[in-house]
Amino acid sequence: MNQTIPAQNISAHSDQHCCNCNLHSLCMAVSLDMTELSKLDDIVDRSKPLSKGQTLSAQGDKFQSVYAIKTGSVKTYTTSCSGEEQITGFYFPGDLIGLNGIDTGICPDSIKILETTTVCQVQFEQLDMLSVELPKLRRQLLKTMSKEICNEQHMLQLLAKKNADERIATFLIRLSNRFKVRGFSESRFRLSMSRHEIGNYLGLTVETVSRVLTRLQKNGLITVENKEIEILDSKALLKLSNGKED
Amino acid sequence: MNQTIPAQNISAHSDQHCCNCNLHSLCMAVSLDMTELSKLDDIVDRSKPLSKGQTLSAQGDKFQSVYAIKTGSVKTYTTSCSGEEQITGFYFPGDLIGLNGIDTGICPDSIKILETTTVCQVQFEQLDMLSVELPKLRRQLLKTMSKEICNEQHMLQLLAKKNADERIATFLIRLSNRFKVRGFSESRFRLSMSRHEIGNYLGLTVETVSRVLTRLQKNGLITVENKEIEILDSKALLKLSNGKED
DNA sequence: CGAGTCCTTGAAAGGTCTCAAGTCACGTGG
DNA sequence: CCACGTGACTTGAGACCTTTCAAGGACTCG
Repeated sequence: MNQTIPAQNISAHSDQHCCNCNLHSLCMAVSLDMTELSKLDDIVDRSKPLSKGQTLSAQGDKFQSVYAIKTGSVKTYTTSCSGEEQITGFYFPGDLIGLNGIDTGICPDSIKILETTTVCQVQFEQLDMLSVELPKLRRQLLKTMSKEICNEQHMLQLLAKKNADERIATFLIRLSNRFKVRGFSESRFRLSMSRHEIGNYLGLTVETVSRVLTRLQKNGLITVENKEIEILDSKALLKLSNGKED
Repeated sequence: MNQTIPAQNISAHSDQHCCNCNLHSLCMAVSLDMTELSKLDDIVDRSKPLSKGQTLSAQGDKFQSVYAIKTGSVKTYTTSCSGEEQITGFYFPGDLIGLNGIDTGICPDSIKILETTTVCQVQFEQLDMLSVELPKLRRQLLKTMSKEICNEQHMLQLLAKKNADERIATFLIRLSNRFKVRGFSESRFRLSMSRHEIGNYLGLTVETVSRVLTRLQKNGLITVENKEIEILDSKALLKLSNGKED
């Protein structure tokens, strides 16, 4: 179950296409016209539903494909030589992941399914070739990587400067924004990751995550009911996420 | 002095070219042949020496160029809305920086000169166009960004999991490796950044940085003499950098 | 040579972790 | 369908590491 999924086992027979995918405004297909979309469509391999705990690709694997999340959510994480796991990101529908394997040709991190998830798989070599033909696609690839770098720089700031309350507040706000863009509720959502995973991602222990969530609830900023989060006072949460007063 | 340098003030008249630059095995020119090198050379603008404290480009500027460090060193940093500075990286000869502005078209961070430095400036649009023609250049751009993502993921792990001693040890090891690749001494080098900047980058206070360096010296792992560092026991330092025993 | 910044060192404070225990939710099997 | 077991989550108390505050010393640059 923790084995990487063989590529040939991933694909599902389906009549889904990029042109009728409601995510094309989020994923790499942004702003492509019908002709272009169909060329992209030709190299996309859509997965059957993958279930929680499955590993989409593992650290150390040969880099071959990138993945666009279609439904569900995944986490990426690196395992250090001492065996410690570090979650490097959570990804949702429309997100494109796996591009960080380009440099070495080896996947630098593992991708694990957090809940029932479907993905679109694209062989990187094919994508690269197509990008020569489609400037908008080429630009979109660069943009995706550029955005990933910026996201990680925000995380550096979070980890280097923020205390536990600010980290959790930032985490919730960012999730809220990402759900909003995807057309989900920005004020009420379900956490597909565990408290342990949140803590790992934010450089905190499970206990601290739990305490902070309880505290934020007591202060009336949010409601927590197991994995369901409701944001009651997004202004206060945002203010908290930005750190100490100035 | 803290003003961004106007583009027209950066260039120097020189007979330097990519083809006779001793960094071509490190920078974006990797593995280009003479014809290709000359095409790249046509769009490169070489700077006169820039001095410590100058800002090469500032957060919020329109994104137009990327820079390859030729000599010297720089830091990149973001300033949060509360005015706090977070250093996101230190860069040395052969490093290519600025690609993270692609996503939004706005520079997400500032670049500041740490010591007398010369850079090669390239308009991104020109680079992008040339990359269509030169697959190796296109691949190199993607590799550079991919590597940047991986580097930042290592930093996430450092900030989320490591204690002060491990952070400093990791920092010194990484510097050592980077200097080695560049043909400088891996065991003896000068820190072009201040203790304050090291601390900012590593999520520590100046005092802690100072204390750890003193401690590492007492334990015989390194010698510290102001900004000069000598690594005496790289094995022990590496072991320390990898964290708790397993 | 002097002013200012950078660096070092010490002592106390504070925040998060660790350890421990108990509660709760969920999936499995009877 | 319910009982049970396991893992996830919560809560508390003490320990530890880093920060904060403070002050002295060293280096650098005009």
